[in-house]
Amino acid sequence: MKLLPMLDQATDEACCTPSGVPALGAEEAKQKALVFKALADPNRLRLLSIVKADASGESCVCDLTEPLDLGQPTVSHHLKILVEAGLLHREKRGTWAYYSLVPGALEETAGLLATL
Amino acid sequence: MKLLPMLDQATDEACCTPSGVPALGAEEAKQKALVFKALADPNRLRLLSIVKADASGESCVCDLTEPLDLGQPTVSHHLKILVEAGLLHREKRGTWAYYSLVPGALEETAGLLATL
DNA sequence: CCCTGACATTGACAGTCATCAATGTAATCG
DNA sequence: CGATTACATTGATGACTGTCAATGTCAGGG
Repeated sequence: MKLLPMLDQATDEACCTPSGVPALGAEEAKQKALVFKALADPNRLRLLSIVKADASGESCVCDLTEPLDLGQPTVSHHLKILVEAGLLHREKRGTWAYYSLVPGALEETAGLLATL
Repeated sequence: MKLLPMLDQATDEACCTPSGVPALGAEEAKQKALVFKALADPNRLRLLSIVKADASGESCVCDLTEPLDLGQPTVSHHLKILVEAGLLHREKRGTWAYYSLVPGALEETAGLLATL
């Protein structure tokens, strides 16, 4: 459902920025808010941090459940949100699911703040 | 209630990063999440955008109510959240309240993503 | 001194969210 | 094939959030 790439089109109601409103359009704001909403939870921030800090660059769910002190379904839920926000990538190998940072996603998100 | 400056202390339960967990601590994550939570709403993003885009660098509530198509109490509520997150600055002159971007706050927030 | 205008606060309500227990699915092993 | 292991999904529940109507506050004008 790649959200971050979706931000390129900047869908606005009018063709150009409506004269009086040079600022963020409603639709564009909603898309950007989805990304920040994914970051607006302490446990999801910690998930990103753990995945990023891992030497191999990827982590399976079992590695993530314990340090957060959360149930496995809850962790799976948070990971799904991060994937749908375009921040994490999921790869299933055998019985395990490996999560890794989408390259450049954090930088691109940081860039959203500059182009407000 | 300056939140962004509060991030400097990085309050963690142990004195140093606990051996097995080089990642984000629980308390630190909660503080950072507060800032992103303030950004996790489309209308708040638009408020920031409008304030930033204004030539004078500041806007009063009456200028912000109309373009968002929201009631005045709702706009006041959103502005309060942005102020408490350390992103906006409020200055009351006479009957009007002027809101302006806290200098460097957006850049500092972008930096939070890099130091995950 | 009352009245108006600008903004904040309160209370209420509907919608969303984080969490968990229970269950489902799918791959591996014996 | 049956059992186990790793993960996802569903359903339920308590907590939080965005919004508005009503009210409060406070400065300025007549």
